[in-house]
Amino acid sequence: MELHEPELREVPVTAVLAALADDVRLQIVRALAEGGEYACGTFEFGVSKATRSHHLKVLREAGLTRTRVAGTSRYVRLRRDELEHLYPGLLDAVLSRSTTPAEHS
Amino acid sequence: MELHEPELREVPVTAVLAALADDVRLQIVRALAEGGEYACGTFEFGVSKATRSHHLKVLREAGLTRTRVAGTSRYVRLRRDELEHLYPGLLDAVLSRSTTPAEHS
DNA sequence: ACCCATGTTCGACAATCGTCGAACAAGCTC
DNA sequence: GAGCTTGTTCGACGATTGTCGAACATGGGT
Repeated sequence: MELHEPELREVPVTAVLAALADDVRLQIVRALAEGGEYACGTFEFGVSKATRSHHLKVLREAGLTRTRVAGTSRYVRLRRDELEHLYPGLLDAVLSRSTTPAEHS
Repeated sequence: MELHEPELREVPVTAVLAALADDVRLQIVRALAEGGEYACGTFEFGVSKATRSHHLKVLREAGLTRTRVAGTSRYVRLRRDELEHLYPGLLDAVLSRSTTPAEHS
């Protein structure tokens, strides 16, 4: 199985931003940001597994996640260091605010 | 003329990111980041004025820009302070890298 | 008043996107 | 091997998006 995982630096800025500009994917990133690896099935955010698979693909191909294959499972983790190196502050800035708006400050 | 300019804090994160996830709009933001006001017509990035108007509307409704009407012209500026306050580091992170990828580091 | 300049709005169009169910692939367990 | 689990891929669909030309609105300038 070919896992397409480009270097983050080779991904256009707009593709990185587009990958983050989706509620489901942001929830995934938010979960991944806790650290560690998660099996794909971990992410139950009210979408079918086809859709989940699609979103994980988008994140992976945007250079945001790394995927390790183990048996029938795949373990996903955030490429935090590279992200922080190329886009310092971006992840924190994005995750600092809740997905739904309208709270104080 | 009603100018719809929401508070940045009331705009969903995904809408802010989506607004930035476009080449033309990123070029506009990049230009605006130099500081000061620019008439809409300033932004000649190979699109028609209808398209330009559309992009400026997206940026404005994402809470990223402020528009001042003066005669037949409109002057646009970046809401840098609010952006920095709510998403510290985001603008710099996004603008630090060129729109097209693939340069060293 | 007429024209010109600056922008917006209105369809229309092709392309992309998010979503799903169904089918498929691959590995584990009994 | 049969069956289950995990996850991907394949159409298909409706919705959204970026783009344009054309029409419109508005405010100068002469």
